Amino acid sequence: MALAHAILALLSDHSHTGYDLARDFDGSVGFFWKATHQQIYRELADLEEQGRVRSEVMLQEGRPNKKIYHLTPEGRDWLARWIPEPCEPGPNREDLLVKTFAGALVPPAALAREIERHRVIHVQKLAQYHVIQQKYFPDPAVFTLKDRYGYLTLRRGIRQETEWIDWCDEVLVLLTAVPNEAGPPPEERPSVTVQ
Amino acid sequence: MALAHAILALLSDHSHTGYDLARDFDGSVGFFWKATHQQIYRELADLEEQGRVRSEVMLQEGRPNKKIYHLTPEGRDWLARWIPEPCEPGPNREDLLVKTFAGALVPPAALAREIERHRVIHVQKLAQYHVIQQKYFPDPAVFTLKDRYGYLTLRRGIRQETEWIDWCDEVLVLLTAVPNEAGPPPEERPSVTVQ
DNA sequence: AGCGACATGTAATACGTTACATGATTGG
DNA sequence: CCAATCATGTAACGTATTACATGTCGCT
Repeated sequence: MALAHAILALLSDHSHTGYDLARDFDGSVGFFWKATHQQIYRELADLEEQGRVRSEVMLQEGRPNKKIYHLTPEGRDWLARWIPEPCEPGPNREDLLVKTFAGALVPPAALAREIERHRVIHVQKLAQYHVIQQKYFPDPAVFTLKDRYGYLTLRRGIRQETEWIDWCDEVLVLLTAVPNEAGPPPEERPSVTVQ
Repeated sequence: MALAHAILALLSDHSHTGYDLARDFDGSVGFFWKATHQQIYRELADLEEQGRVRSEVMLQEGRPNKKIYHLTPEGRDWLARWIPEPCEPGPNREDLLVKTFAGALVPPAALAREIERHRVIHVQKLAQYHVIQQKYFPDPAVFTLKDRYGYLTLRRGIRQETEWIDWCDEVLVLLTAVPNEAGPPPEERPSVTVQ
């Protein structure tokens, strides 16, 4: 039931509406948690019943009213007590690796195309994360204590995407190692390093 | 519904019992797919109904009979047709990153302890993967075409664990950067490089 | 004597995804 | 005029987790 914790973690920074939370899950912090708006609205209702969040309705004209959720002291305590509790690494589920594992069933070029497609996705994500880093964390030396934590989660996103890109390159090299089975050699790709 | 594909991918290499599959999901290929035995038995029953796998009962004395599942030609085709279809990167869900994000709520040393615990887990996983690499893929130059694919998924596991360890180190350095809040400095840790 | 590995399954519950539903505003 | 963004929700369905259930063998 760690979706609840993820929501409270975002609320611990500042108040959000359900809509905001859904957008953040999809964007900036999406590399460590994902949820649809339906899950979030349901969970927020539960959390309010349990007294861990409270909401205020903000009347708006022209557009639907907002329900702004904020953490209660009980919610904050509950989240803080959870942090030191031992937890396990999350489950890994990657379609692309299933495809790679079964790669012998298709021509290498077919798999290579799908790997290239994913490489592009990861390059784009990485660029996004670099933008966020530049904007919010330009100088690691002058962090406030509070900023450290957001920075560190972002670092994980950057490392993860970098690592994916490197892996894709390794796959593409090996797949094209037998040229007459894998189509033309891949175009030059700039190497990626964590920065 | 990619659990079905993951099962078929394992069966494409060689036949397994449900029990075997559950063990493999938990062990060697666990870094790209996880499933409990209940999920697997249910899915195998469905796949058999759909004609994608077939099973033979192997009578045993003393222990329960085995049901050995193998891929049918239809199952093989279905899996092969799925591989070139575009798919998205899997969802990320990491409790540890939620904890890091909300890290300001607890003393840095409390978070550091949990990070250290995870570091140990990832070091152990990495060691396991290195053993597998040494045992099954000692020399990348002499691969059969079929072996490449298992090797590449293993490489991803190795990279992933290495990256986790590096990230944990980065966190621990930043958390102990303000010594009077973060307890004693961490012991020396050998640096990790992908090998 | 008790635990863990082997081997398969059912049942109940929790969680996640997809589709449906509403309705004003802004920009192309 | 159509699509996207803002903003919230319900209902149905599918997937995943947890607990329960059974029974032998080999080890300590």
